[in-house]
Amino acid sequence: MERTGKPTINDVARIAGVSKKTVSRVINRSPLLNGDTRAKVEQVISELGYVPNVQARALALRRNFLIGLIHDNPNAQMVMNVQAGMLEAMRDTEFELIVRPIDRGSSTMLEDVRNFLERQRLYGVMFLPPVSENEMVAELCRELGIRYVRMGSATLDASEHMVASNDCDVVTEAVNHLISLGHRRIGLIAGPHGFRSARERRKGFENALEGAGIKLPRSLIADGNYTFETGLAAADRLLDLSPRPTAIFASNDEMAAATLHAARRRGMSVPEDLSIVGFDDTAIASHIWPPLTTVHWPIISMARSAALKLLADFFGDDGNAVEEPSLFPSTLIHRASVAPPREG
Amino acid sequence: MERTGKPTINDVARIAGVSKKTVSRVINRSPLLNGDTRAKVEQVISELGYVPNVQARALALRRNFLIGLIHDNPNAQMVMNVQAGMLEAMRDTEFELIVRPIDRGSSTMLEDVRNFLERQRLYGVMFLPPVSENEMVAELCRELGIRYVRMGSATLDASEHMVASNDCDVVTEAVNHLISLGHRRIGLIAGPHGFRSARERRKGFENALEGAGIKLPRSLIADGNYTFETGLAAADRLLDLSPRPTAIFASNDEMAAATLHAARRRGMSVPEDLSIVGFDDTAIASHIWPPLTTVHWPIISMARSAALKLLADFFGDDGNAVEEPSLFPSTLIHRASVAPPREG
DNA sequence: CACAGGGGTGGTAGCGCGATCAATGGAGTG
DNA sequence: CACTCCATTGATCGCGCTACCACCCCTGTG
Repeated sequence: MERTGKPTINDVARIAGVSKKTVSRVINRSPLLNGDTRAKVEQVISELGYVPNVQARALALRRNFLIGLIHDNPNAQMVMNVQAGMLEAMRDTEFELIVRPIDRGSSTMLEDVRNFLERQRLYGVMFLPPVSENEMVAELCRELGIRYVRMGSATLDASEHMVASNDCDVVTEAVNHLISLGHRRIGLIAGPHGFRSARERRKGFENALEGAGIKLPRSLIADGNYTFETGLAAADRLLDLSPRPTAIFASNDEMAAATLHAARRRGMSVPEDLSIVGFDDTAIASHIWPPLTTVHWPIISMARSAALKLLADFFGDDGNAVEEPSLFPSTLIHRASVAPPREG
Repeated sequence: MERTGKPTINDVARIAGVSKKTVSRVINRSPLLNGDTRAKVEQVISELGYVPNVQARALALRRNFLIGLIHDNPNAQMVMNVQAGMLEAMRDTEFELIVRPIDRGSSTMLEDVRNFLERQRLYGVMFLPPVSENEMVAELCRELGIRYVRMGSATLDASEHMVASNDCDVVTEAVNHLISLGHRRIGLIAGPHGFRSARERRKGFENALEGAGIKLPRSLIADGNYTFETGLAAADRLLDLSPRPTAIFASNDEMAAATLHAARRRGMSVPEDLSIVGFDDTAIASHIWPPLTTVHWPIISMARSAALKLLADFFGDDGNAVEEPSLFPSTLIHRASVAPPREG
């Protein structure tokens, strides 16, 4: 009897004249099943418009089909790219994505993550930087016995739990490019303290200057928070310097865009008066004028790969257990925001 | 006995020496419960670290705590803003957000949505434009008996299912502003056919010109797809015209940013050689230089309100059954991309 | 012809929780 | 002091599905 709503497996079994276990076998594509029986059950299923109840299934299987994304990243484009990459990997599977932003800096952050993970009993979770760099969350996942993958700018965990890029080296390459053009006074807009990516990018910057024998005054390093607003303040501080830097490396595109904004607001030309290099290669880098020379961070591929790692032991049986890569090289993209300094 | 993992309600009941129904009462804050019993059970719960199983709960309640977001919007910033607004409304509730992008234009789009809704049995779904403008999806939700709210640029449904803005009028206001500054050759970069928002914005544009007695040559209308790339192509087409338009209204900020990009690429100054007006007031509008005069579309408020509508009959008991507004006025934001035309 | 073997199927017991309804015990009343 | 009443509590069933194990029947073999 159809009580309130959807037909259940019992309805299908009764109408098809088989046991519900047989229906279950049809749903789960059990190999040992008579073809006729299968056809008959499938017939009834489609007539009734029967759809299995995912909650009941999850309860019985003691496992659900939800992948979580935990992030506290201020960059919208970045988060969307990650979602896009993950969803690409999850396409045509029965997995769904559940998104959970958390409040960085909140004292209850770790508690919040714990509550979320304990309540939802997800199949797996993925962590975006910067929260992914927090060793506590990895610890938490291990304690709770939940699959996880972290994204980051340096390897922090075993390869099956980590998808990383090599920010340090590629920043060195970018800054070397500036140096080779003749720049000597190069400013840095650093990312927030405590972010691994910020430290890596800063280290890459310092390595380049050191390699060229350039002594870096502290004043040429300004702190930002990976947001446009903090980037603007940092850029203004650097551009107030006298003499001014002839080039600025911003630790992400948001802050690079802010640097461009600050420069143009005070009537400077880019790249004639100031060369700018960003990091991430998000949409804004190519949308603004002049388009930014920046480091392409393969975030979508990384996210796709991370999601596939999460799903690996689910689809492992199918034989497509290809080892997903863990290290994704970033590459320098030359666009129009860099030129030799005016007085070289 | 703790078999594989988490303690269950039975463990709590056994250890606390009460029935599991009593534990259930504690969890669900039933009022008729002896204080001592409650304290004892809560004690055991915290000692065991017991967390109720959401799947089992969902099965027994025949209802879960998941809100879906279905979208096919190409603008990342927009989608993130919507997620932010929804999550704000869902903060400190037990509801979680599950995100489902769909492939616009795919022939199986409606089937995909149906499968998703039937399988997940969500508490409610929210639709973003443009898919929200598709009457079929609303029909589908009604057929499946699932709560839904649509976001859009014009009222298309009963107010409890709709959160809308008034794009038409505010665009008229924006274009009137251009006209009052002396602009006569004003170009339009329209949104894609079939998008309600695109039609509304275009109508607002045409109303303003008509009101001023300006005859609009077809050539001054270029088609875009709400993406940067199509905006760039459209802007190039308009700027190739002779005589050129002195101002361009782009139907969203992405395309407005592309217009600025196109203008600057050919050495034009903005706003001296070309005034630009956008729509949405997403981050890029204030990040580029010059910052865009644009229409602020209160997307975050709309999304928050939409989510609250979805949750209304869940929290309705608490007395805070405030009627959520359905219409959100957009407002014109004056920034630096608009000036009088050169030869006035 | 009796029996072993195996593909195909059903019965039934959970998974963890909520809900109905009856039962219990103590306080209040005549 | 017996009885009623109300505040608490528990036994049991059901939510929809999967899993373990037993069972059936048909074929093949000694």
